[in-house]
Amino acid sequence: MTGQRKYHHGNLKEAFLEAAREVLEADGLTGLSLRKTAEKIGVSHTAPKNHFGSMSGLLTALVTQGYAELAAYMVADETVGADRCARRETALAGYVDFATANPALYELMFARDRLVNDDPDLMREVGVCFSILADVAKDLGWHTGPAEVVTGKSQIALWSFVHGYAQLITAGRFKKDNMKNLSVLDILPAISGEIPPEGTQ
Amino acid sequence: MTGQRKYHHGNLKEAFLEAAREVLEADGLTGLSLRKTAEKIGVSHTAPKNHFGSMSGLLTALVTQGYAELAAYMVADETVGADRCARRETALAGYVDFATANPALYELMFARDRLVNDDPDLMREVGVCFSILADVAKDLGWHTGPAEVVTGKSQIALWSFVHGYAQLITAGRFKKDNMKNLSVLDILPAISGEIPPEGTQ
DNA sequence: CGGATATATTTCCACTGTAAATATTCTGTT
DNA sequence: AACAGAATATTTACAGTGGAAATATATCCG
Repeated sequence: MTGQRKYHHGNLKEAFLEAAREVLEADGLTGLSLRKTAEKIGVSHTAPKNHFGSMSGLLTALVTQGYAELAAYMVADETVGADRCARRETALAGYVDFATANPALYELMFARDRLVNDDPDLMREVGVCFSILADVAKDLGWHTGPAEVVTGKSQIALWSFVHGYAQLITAGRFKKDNMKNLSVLDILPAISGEIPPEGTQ
Repeated sequence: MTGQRKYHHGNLKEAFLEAAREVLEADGLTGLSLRKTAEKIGVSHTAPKNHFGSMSGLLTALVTQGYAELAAYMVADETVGADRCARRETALAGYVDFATANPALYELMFARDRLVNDDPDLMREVGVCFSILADVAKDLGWHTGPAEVVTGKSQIALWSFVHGYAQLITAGRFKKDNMKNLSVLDILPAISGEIPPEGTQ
C-alpha cells in the first residue's frame, strides 16, 4: 500500500506543482501560498525549498509548464497533417482557449517581477510558443516590405494581437454585450484585412 | 511652517497615493506594502484604511489614476486640433509610451484579482480609454462587414493589438534584437494591411 | 463652548516566505 | 551487510505582511 505516509514523498516536485496549480486556479494568485499548498498534500511548508528554491522558483516552474501547455493547445493533434488554414485557426483559437481555461496561470505567465526570467527551461518554452506563432504569421502572409525585417514585424504584431485579446478577455475588460459569439477568429479579419477562407460561422 | 508634524496629515489620501506610486515603480508590485508606504511619509500603517478601505482599495485607486493618465497620454495637448492621422499616431504611440514609462503600474492595471473591479471610478476611467481607442479604430477604417457589429470588432481588435504589444514589451517577451527602433507605429501596417500615410521614419 | 465626526495611532492577531539546525531516508561503495 | 555521504523532509524561529478593534486626537458645526 502506497497509502502509508512515508518520510520521503517520492515525487514531491510533481505533486507540489499539481497542488499549486489547483490552488492557483481556485483561489487566484493572491490565494496561492506555500503553506496552503503544502498542507494540501500533507507535507511541511519548507519541503518545496529542495525542489524549487523559493516561491519565485515554484511560480517559474508553474509558468514554464503553462507555456508548454499553451504550445500544445496551439498544435492540436488533429491538425498536424491538416492544411495551413486549419493549422492557423487551431493555433489562434487554441491560444485563447488556453488563456480562458487557465486565467490565473495565464496572467502569471506575464507577471515579470514574480518569475525567474532567465530560467533556461522557461526561456526554451517561451521560444517554442513564439516559433509556432511565427509560422502562423508566415502563413497569414503579413509582409509589406523587405523580407527579414517584416518577418519580425508580423510575428510581433500577431503575438501582440492574440495575447492582447486573450488577456483583455480574461481580465474582463470587454463588455459582455460586445462579446457574444465573437471569437478571436471573428476578430482577425478586422485587423488582418483579409476575409476568412470559408464559412467560419 | 507646515513642516511641523501634525496628528492629522491634511491630505493623506493624495500623499499616500503618490508615495505608493513611487514604491510601486521602484520596488515592483511585490515590493509594495502599506507599511513601507506609510513609513515613507511618516504615518502609521493603518492610517490609509480611512481613505482606501483596504489594500485592494489602494491598488484600485492607483489603477484608476493610471487609466486617467493613459487617456492623457493618448490625447496629447498638441493634437486636439490636428488631423486624424496625427491624432491616431498620438493615441497609439502614447498608449505604448505610458506602458513603458510605468511598467509596474500598467501590469497592475490588468491584475484583476487584486482590484475592486466594480469600482465606479475605475469603470469610468476604463470607459474613457476605450472610447478614445474606438475613435482611433474608426479613423483606421477597419470595417469589412455590417456597420454596428464590425465597429465593435475593430475596437476590440485595436485594443487587443496595442495592449498586447505594450504588455509584451514591458514583460520583456520580445528579444532585444527584434525590437531595435521598432515602435508600435512600425508594426501597425503589418497588421492593418495599410501603408502609413507619410514617411514615419 | 461642546458634542459629533473625521482622522490617525496603538495594539494585537493570523498569515506569509525564508533561513538554520535537525531528522530521516535513499544511494552507492566497500 | 555495513557504513558514508547525499538527498529529502521536518522543526523551529524570525521578520515581514494586511486587517480588526480599541483608543487618541483634531476638526467641524451646532
